[in-house]
Amino acid sequence: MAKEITARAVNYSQWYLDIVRKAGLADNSAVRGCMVIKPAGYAIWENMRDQLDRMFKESGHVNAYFPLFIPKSFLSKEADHVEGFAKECAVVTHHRLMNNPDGKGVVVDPDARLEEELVIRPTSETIIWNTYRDWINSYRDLPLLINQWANVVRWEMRTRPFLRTAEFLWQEGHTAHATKEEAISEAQTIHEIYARFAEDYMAMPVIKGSKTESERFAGAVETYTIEALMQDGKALQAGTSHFLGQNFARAFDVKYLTSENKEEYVWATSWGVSTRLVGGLIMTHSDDEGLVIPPRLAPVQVVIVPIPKPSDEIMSVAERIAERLKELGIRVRIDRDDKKRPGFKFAEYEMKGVPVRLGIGARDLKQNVVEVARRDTSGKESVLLDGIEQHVRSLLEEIQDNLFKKAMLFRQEHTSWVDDFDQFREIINDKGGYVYAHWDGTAETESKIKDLTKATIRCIPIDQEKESGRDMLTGAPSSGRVLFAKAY
RNA sequence: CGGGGCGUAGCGCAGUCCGGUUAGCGCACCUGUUUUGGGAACAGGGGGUCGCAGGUUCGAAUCCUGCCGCCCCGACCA
Repeated sequence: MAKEITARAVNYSQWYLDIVRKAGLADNSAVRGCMVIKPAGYAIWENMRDQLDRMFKESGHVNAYFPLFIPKSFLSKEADHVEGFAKECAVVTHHRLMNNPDGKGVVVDPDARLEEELVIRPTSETIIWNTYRDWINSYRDLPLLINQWANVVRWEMRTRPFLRTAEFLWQEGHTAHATKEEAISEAQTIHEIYARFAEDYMAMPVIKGSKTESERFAGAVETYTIEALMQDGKALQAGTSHFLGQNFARAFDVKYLTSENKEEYVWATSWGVSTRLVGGLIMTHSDDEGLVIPPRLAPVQVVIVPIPKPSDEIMSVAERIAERLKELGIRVRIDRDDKKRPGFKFAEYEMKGVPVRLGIGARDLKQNVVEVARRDTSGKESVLLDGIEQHVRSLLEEIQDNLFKKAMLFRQEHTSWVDDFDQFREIINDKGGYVYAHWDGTAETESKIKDLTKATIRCIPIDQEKESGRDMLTGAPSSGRVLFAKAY
């Protein structure tokens, strides 16, 4: 196991790209930096989306949809916000093409220049807050708890499937509140939902915390984050929830009347997770055989492979099992392809990450058993046909649980507590992983450490223990440890 | 935008240095037969403007010039 991961770390990037390709999750597209999400990849995202959507709705949120285009002037109304996104905006300048006067192809019609350029949303705060101004008049209109499922575009210099693409799918929640306390509590509620989703569904342990000022969302007063640790020892920011204070309300003049008939600016939050989570899922669980998908998110949880050539008897047993598994709410597929050999199929389903595989052949039927193979441990066993459905159900739960424990163990083994800067640098470079260390709280020191080691402060942990110490670089006093790591 | 590398069949590559039959190999694909419990074997078959444009030459995937595209490493970032 350790050896495999070491080997993997040598060219982690290639390993990751291989899995994306071989498991059929995504392809490069004709447009640089954008990907085509294939059915197998999209199905994972859909499952994530369904669960998150349910969790948002259970906590009182509703869905809506706002335009893809943002007038350029909107973006610049909040100073920090525009500064944060200006460098990665795609801009629409014209609305018409015309035949090339030279006769070859089409060109942009110079007469069709837009009076005001439109930015393709890198995030929707501005256009949404411009709308909220019209929607909010009274404290009775609050809170406004809206989420949208959408695509956004950020013109990144370097991209990687799922982890960073020029266009990506996400959800973005944008809420408005009467009081500061209520807005902060909303941001924390979502932070909690993200953490629960990551751990309970993705089986991906996360550290909850808040960002330092320099890592905060552009325009936020406070950014809450969940940070996951990948198998190459780098951290992945998996979801953020922002308390925006009154910054956007002031920028877009969104006020409400209190019950005392006083005019006040509203308080805001925004929060989002994206298709990056699919990348996180891949990098958390997969091994050298390919993708490993936690059962709760697996599009196909159980695949039944008839062996070697499906006789009527084998097929009817397979169908009976499939039927009963479906009744238990399990997503099951029977492989009816009689052209490929079993060995080929086994390898292929492993590559695609299907959690449980049932093999049924004449040999098994004679003994009234089926072969049950689990993806997480590569274990195989013969299980009595009678009661197989319950066995599979509890096995799926066990796999979900085991994947989380495995990831948690990895994280524990790759977490260090360090007080000395030389040791810090050594651990960040050689071993990787999380390092808890004291920090003097200044942006200068944070930036110096980044320059010297490429490690950044991933977060100030929410459950940070009070512990007086000294900054490992400057020696200035600190009251608790923060979480450092190299990050994606 | 800096530093490396690469463009030859759907995918992965050899051939390029040192120009010379009809451009080759593996996987995938199609047909047939035998197979089928961990990536089947054999036989036959289809598929190529060798990234693009010029040039040198009797002759260019190969040499020269220009251009385009992609990948990796950094800076930027969810």
